[in-house]
Amino acid sequence: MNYSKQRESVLQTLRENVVHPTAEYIYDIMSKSDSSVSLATLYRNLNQLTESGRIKKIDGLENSAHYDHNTDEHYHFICKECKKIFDIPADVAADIVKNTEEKTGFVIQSHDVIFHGLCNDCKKICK
Amino acid sequence: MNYSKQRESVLQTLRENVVHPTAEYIYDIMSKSDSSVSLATLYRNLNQLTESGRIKKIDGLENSAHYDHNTDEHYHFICKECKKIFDIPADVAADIVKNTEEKTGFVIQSHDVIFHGLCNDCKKICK
DNA sequence: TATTATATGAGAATTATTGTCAAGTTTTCC
DNA sequence: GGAAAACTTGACAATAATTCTCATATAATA
Repeated sequence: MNYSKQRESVLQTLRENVVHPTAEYIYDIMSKSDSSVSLATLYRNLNQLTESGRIKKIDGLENSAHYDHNTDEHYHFICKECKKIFDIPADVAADIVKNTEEKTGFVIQSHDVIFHGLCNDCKKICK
Repeated sequence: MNYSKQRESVLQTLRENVVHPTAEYIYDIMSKSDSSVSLATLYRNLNQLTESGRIKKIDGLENSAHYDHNTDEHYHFICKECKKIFDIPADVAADIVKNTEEKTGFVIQSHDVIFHGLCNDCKKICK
């Protein structure tokens, strides 16, 4: 993987945005500083960065994928009401990998956990 | 929700196929007995059955959604090699909901866990 | 610097899924 | 049992997210 201005810009945009943005969102931000960036390039870079482990892709939310610059093991919570995505520390399921490997014999390379529900702000409003 | 022949047929196809099929797969099966079923009808029924809780939609795998007639709480493992999807009992992460609710204060309505790795057959071959 | 490998922009192409609408089924209830 | 209301269907157009293509540009290598 060679150096590229666009790829650095993708990484920087991800780091600067605490939210877990979609490709579309990153594209909008990047377009402001360089109006000629191509959506294809953005997707290419997101895929390369994901494959090389420098960022994480979050699937299973709505239609489009979200991306996360935090590559430490952690999970995600999406609020049904405000649609915000929150990080959840991995220790809520301490032995999940060990237990599953013991029970099944499978080799686990990665796992993702996604919670759906109401965040603290929305649970007050939505009872 | 009224009775409908097609919807029953979707449910039956899901029950008879131990795998966790995609809409496309279900469509192929259904087309064999009734060549006039419409893909739109199939998607409509899959959505209604999912919303009413009679089946489960599995997101976060490849491009397309998979569907599961097993609505008991359980997780999924997808083998990177053979792409088969296996059920994982929910007790591998016994207190995950309680722990997460306590730690965050959020209200958790549902959660999904997806493991990626190698199943027993493939781990021998792929070392 | 010349050569090779990699990255880019533009836009077409693909894939999964949803929307539209007129016609067909089910349910309701008199 | 039959008319009216509510729901479902098939056909196919439309959409949305993502990937592909390809000629050009940029970076790494020697």
